[in-house]
Amino acid sequence: MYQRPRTRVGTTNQPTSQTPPPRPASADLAPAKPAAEDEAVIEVQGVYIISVAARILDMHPQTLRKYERLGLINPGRTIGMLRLYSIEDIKKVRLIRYLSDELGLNLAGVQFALAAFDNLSVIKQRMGSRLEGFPAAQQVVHEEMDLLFESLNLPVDG
Amino acid sequence: MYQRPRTRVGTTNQPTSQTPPPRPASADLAPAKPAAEDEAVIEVQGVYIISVAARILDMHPQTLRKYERLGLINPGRTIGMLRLYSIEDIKKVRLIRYLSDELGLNLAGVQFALAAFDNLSVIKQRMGSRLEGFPAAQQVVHEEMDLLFESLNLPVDG
DNA sequence: TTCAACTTGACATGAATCGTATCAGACTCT
DNA sequence: AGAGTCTGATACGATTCATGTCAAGTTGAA
Repeated sequence: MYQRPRTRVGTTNQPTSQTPPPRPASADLAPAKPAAEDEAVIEVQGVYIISVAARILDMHPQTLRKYERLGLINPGRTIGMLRLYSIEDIKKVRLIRYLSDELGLNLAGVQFALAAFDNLSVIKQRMGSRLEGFPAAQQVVHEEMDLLFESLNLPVDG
Repeated sequence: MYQRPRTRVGTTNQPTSQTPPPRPASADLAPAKPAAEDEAVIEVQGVYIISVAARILDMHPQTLRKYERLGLINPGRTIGMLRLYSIEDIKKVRLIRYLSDELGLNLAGVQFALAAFDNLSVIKQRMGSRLEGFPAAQQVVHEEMDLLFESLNLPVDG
């Protein structure tokens, strides 16, 4: 299990037809708190403990802990300090893996890229706010910033 | 010579007082074509062959060749195919070294970052052009984009 | 013309990185 | 009770990167 050989070059990284697809049947990958069904649904849809998240991502749990130690992800915690991975966390790990595996960045580079994305998003938002009186200008900024994000070749998922 | 140990952590990277300052006396580091003084000056101000560029940067010539092979820099050539490093090339190598040494990016990360800088510059320019009718909007974009560049913590030199 | 300095390409080395793996001892949850 | 998770440490094998060396050929200044 958890075999993700470091084939940095030439592998198109198509999921081998042997390994299960990204989201297998829910029978295998149950959310962390299936017991809360009776009570009021409190927005816990899609939250996984580390072993489940690791299986979803086909990565080693230690790798996920290392990412957290480096500040790349920040999963929530149960009262007992168990890590809880939301869908957003899962997506972020997929982005990290893309930057690392496909583009060949090391973790320092991933850190830099993630920070850059964040800054970019913030700036885009702020420009939008500050240009509220100028719909045409807003449109220009929106278009160009989207172009920029596209140019970064992010994976479909985001 | 060319000793730049990979001390990724904690070294403030100040030039050792033994090594010559970035631009020593021209007696030691002569430009590649000092003979052209009599003829019409053809904008060859500050162009160095690889050995001189390497000494200015205190880096190994092989490292500069490797950077070029990876597409990180693109120095000019003499008719005889000798590499000619302009001041811009020198600056770019310093940026590469900053990203690598100080931030810890690997060369794939450096490539990604340089491409991102380029895209960012292009987008900024295009937004400026497309907003020519809106000086106020231009100002907003200018300010925010400058903020973004600052947030990337680039070295003083650029 | 001589000859140092450059070119290319290949290969080697040492330190660092990264995913994975294991261990011990304590805690959490069903 | 027991499976699973927590932290922290340690270790491994493959890879990366700057550096260095070699051989054979070319360039350019004296």
